Amino acid sequence: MSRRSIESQQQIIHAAAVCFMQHGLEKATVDEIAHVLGSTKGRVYHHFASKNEIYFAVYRQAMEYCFDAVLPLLEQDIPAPEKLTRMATAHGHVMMDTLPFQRTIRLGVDVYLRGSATEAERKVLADLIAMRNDYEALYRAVLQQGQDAGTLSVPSVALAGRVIMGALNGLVDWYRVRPDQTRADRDKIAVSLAGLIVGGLRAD
Amino acid sequence: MSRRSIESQQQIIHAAAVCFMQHGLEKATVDEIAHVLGSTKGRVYHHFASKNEIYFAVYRQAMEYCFDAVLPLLEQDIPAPEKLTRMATAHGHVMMDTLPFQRTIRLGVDVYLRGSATEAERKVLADLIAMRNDYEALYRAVLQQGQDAGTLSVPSVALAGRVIMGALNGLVDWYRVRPDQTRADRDKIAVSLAGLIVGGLRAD
DNA sequence: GCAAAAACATTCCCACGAGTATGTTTCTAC
DNA sequence: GTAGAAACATACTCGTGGGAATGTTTTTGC
Repeated sequence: MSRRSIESQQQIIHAAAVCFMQHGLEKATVDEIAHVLGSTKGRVYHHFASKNEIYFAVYRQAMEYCFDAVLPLLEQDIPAPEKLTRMATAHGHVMMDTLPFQRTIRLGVDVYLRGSATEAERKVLADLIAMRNDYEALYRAVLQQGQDAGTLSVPSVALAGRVIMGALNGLVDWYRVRPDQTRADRDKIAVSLAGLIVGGLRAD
Repeated sequence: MSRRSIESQQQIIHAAAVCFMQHGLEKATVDEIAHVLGSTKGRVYHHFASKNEIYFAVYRQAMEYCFDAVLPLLEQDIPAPEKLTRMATAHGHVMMDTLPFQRTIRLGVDVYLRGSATEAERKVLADLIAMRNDYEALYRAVLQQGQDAGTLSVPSVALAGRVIMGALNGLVDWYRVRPDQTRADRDKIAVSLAGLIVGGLRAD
């Protein structure tokens, strides 16, 4: 695999993420993805066997963004609430920074490919969903630690994990990129969001 | 508008919601929606001008379910945290009880119809989005009341509202209907969920 | 009970987009 | 520099599904 080939693939994946975000998985056409790059279908189908494969690549990329941001934080030896807050903050940043990718994976996760796919495709999709589950398990692990240490109090680790992911991933539904927005602005959003999730809404 | 006509429409809307949930907005075909009802396309296109109109009807129905469940609670004269918890619990119930509808409106809200729609359709969609905003405003109003009364403490009412809706609506992503599940089981989920959102994860 | 209108079923059209086949250019290895 | 392969562009096929046109049955108003 040459270097130029990899770079071309990355460009296609990125363009696809933007198209998927704007029009959805179905309405986004392969022709348009190519058009964004100033190319034609020939280029896309030279690197990917099908439109589904492109979606899979976007999905994988989105998950890797998440892992890369959160995994380093797990090594820190700090109380669970604080660690969870940092993880949530980091996740929030990833949501905003890689918006097209994160929006894409919400557009069809399990809805997409419901039986109309080949066995090979279903296997790849299963791997990706497993990857997503592994990621969410990182949060559940910290939740369990906090529960054991008495620093967290949740009725169910599984449910608490759902709340965290739901509130964080909901970001892609309402967050809009503003040209005049600085990193500090986004950090404020991420920190506030994480604080609300972990700390709740009640006044102390 | 005869009574039979309305009933037929309702059946179509309900069947469409199920199909949309299972296959997504695009992959769900009008033929299949009709087939679920043991009919053909003729019936569907007799009541609806286009596939988009069906989607709009499902959307509106979903929002009405939400309003019907939450509006009565607003009249209660109780502290904001308690009121918010009850609203969240009620919303959680609606999510589970009308799952196909709620899943559908998450599948394409703003993504759907991005420019490929007629002006009339865009207007209807704008109304529906406004309806959704009105609903979320109910929560923001209570948040503001709590903030003013000092019973709630949030960095931003808008952001807190996003957290609530995100965590609650996330329900449709992971909740699965189990045949052996009772109303008590669902109530436990709704109550726990609301408690986590309002109260946070920290141990007191 | 009888027009006429509503409530469907049947049949057809056609635009659109995924995927293919093939041609053309650019790069790379030797 | 020259095969040969990689990286595209161009042109085409073809299944699919939305929607229209038309036919048929059932209901309703009088």
